[in-house]
Amino acid sequence: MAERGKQTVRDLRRGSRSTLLHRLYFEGPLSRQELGRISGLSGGSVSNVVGELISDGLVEECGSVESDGGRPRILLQVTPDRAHLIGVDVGETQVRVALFDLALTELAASDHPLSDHGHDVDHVVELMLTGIGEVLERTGIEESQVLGVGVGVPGIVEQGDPGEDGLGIVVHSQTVDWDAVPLGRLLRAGTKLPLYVDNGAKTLGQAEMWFGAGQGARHAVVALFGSGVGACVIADGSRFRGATSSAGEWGHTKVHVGGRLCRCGSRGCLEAYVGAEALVERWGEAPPGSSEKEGLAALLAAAERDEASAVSLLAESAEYFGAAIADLVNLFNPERIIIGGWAGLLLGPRLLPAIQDAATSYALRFPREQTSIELGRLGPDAVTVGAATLPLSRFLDSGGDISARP
Amino acid sequence: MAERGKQTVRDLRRGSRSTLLHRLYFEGPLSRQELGRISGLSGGSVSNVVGELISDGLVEECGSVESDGGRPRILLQVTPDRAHLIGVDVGETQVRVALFDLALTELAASDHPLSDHGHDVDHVVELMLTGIGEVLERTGIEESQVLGVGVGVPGIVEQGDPGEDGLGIVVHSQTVDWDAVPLGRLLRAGTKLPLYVDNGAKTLGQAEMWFGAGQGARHAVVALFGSGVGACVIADGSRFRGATSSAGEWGHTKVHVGGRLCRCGSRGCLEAYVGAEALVERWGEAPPGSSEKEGLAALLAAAERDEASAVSLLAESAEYFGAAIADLVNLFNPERIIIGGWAGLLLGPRLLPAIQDAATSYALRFPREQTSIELGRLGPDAVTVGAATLPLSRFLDSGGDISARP
DNA sequence: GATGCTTACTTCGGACCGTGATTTAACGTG
DNA sequence: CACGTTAAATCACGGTCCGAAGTAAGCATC
Repeated sequence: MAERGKQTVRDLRRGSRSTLLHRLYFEGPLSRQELGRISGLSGGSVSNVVGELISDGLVEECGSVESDGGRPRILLQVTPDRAHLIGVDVGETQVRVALFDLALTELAASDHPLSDHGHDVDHVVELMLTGIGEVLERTGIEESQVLGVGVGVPGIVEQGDPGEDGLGIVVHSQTVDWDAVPLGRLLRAGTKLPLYVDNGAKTLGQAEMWFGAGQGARHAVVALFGSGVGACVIADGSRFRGATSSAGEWGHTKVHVGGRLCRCGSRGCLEAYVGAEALVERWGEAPPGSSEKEGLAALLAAAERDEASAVSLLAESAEYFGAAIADLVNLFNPERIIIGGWAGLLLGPRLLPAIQDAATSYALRFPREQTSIELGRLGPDAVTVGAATLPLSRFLDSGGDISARP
Repeated sequence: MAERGKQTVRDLRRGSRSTLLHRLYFEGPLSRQELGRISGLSGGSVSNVVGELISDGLVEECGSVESDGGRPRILLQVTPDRAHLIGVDVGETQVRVALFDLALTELAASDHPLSDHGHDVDHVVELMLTGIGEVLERTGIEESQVLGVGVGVPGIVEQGDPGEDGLGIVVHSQTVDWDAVPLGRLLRAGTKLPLYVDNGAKTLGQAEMWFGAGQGARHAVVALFGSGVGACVIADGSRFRGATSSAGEWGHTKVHVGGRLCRCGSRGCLEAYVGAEALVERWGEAPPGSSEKEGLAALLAAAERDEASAVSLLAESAEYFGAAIADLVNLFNPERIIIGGWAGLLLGPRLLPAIQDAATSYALRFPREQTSIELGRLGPDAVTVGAATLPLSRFLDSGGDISARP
């Protein structure tokens, strides 16, 4: 039922450009020779397409390497400063905007804390726009050199009609009290740059797939364990979005039908048992006035000191977490599960073995054998990188179309 | 990260053939005119490709329709008897083999009950092979006219390396006690036909998508409620398989971590609460010696008579079922959820409203609003049709390559 | 230091595709 | 029977990839 649309002979070239660009981007400098071998294209076509990419300024030659006895290979790479990307992280405590080159090297960043005004939409949008202005000004980069702005937000993102320039992007978030916020329209009023918005957890997952523990996997789930719990599902190399791109809302999966009350209003959600917020609250011994992170660190420290209540609480969490991961294993049959998020990075080293054991005992044997469960490698600061990944991904997929829109 | 492989100009034609074939197959007789409009191909290409398909015998002209004032449109359709398909259902009580033409009209069938020998592998394979022989002989159709044999089996199917002619297909099933059965090799020893094997629930889901309640949906989950519980996930029009094509094992999702013991050996699985087997057992008042279906029918009848234990048991099941469907809604964000399977068809009419309500109260609001929950329309006999769908799908995707192998 | 060998890249003819304009076919109307 | 209308077929064109042949750039050997 996969109804591919019309394809003209020109799309072939776009495809070839995209393939070569992907290879060069992810598999470092390569010669035309190797490029042909790994992409399956004939030498003639590789020369042809690479020539085009070079004259577009997208690819450049970078040194050469001797080839025993013969003419040396000329290495090629994607020109890092041919274009730039902006990533925005709308986090729980701040709005962070960063500007990257194509190699995702951070050239400038701008942080704006969110303590006082909370998540008032207009204020957040204003911070984003001024942040974008700041990083552009500080680096002296033209808007025309920016492929797009990727934004990671808390909550569910409705992508709207593609082709109408992001105007249809709407965000729903119960945690920061955003109800059908037309973020696309609000941002469009302040910038002409192409907009790409997605859930922050999903952008972090994307970053983990490209540059972290997910490298090389085609089917994976990045389980994000923070204040709440989320997941980013990668199927056959790209994000699984579902009908309205809200797929992967793992935190409100039931582990106890009719169990603990969750902040989403329902009962028995995973998040109500293992989210950092829930853990600290259930423990009840965090230093008064401490933040969530401090509270969780205190819980971990208490467990390391063998305090019974902390130890048993963490053990129970690992059990629930593992059981919920078993659900992911059964339903998505990934080759890898990556536990990320700040709480995951904090508790992971201690809990991983117990989580793996629980997953093994709760999942079906066959899919469980196909899956490895690992810790993520990227901190929460990777959300901006992941966000920048959105326009970058578009760029690579389009075969290097500088003016491509979402 | 979608690394498409090498594409030659010839693949364009394959793609065009596939597109037109799909349209003609699913959208009935169409003229070249309409075909061009809905596929986006130019008139010239449509004429060209259709001409090729006609001379391959895959498409035929079937009447014409006047077009006000001008030359009448000639209608085209896929030639139904250009090729044939065999579907096999390895069920719990029988092995059923059916032969279809391209329009999936059943031309012959052969049933072999499984009561005495149980699911001894060699015996089942023998029944399948003799069944295939019977339907071929009875219809007088050559093996060369059969595109392939689709098989629906209970349990998880490992597809093995594609390209080695199905030899790598291995089946794991805890319910019929098949452990790593090399079904591909066993069948290959008795027939040269191309083999396509998948889980029976998945083939039923496929049938429901093509010809039942799933028509038109691109993102859907078919929840199969029978003796056990399974699911078939459709993402963007095609089956979601996961890394080793065992995705969608919904029945062993946890609804109560550490809860009731399930036949899979784990605890708290959905199947242990709402599977027909579990329901009948928990009710405990089924007529002694009755089959599972009779037991479930008796349970339903008791509930219709307002017997308290039956009513509350069914209400509780609907609650669990709805909660588990909420998990599917959150994780997969489908536009439609279809409840099928024989138990689903039996209990569905009574339980659907309660299931919908439970799903609403357990799922996140936004994705829930995007999803409708409906009953399936196909009975369990559709498993063979769904199985035949496997080679058919391959056929259409390949653009009508008669000799295509899986 | 000239020749040959090896390997990397470039060039070019050939087969093929889809587009879009033009031509031909098939019908009703006046 | 000419005319308008619509459907389908034809064809020149620009474009694609492939594969073979040609060129470039090193090294080894004599």
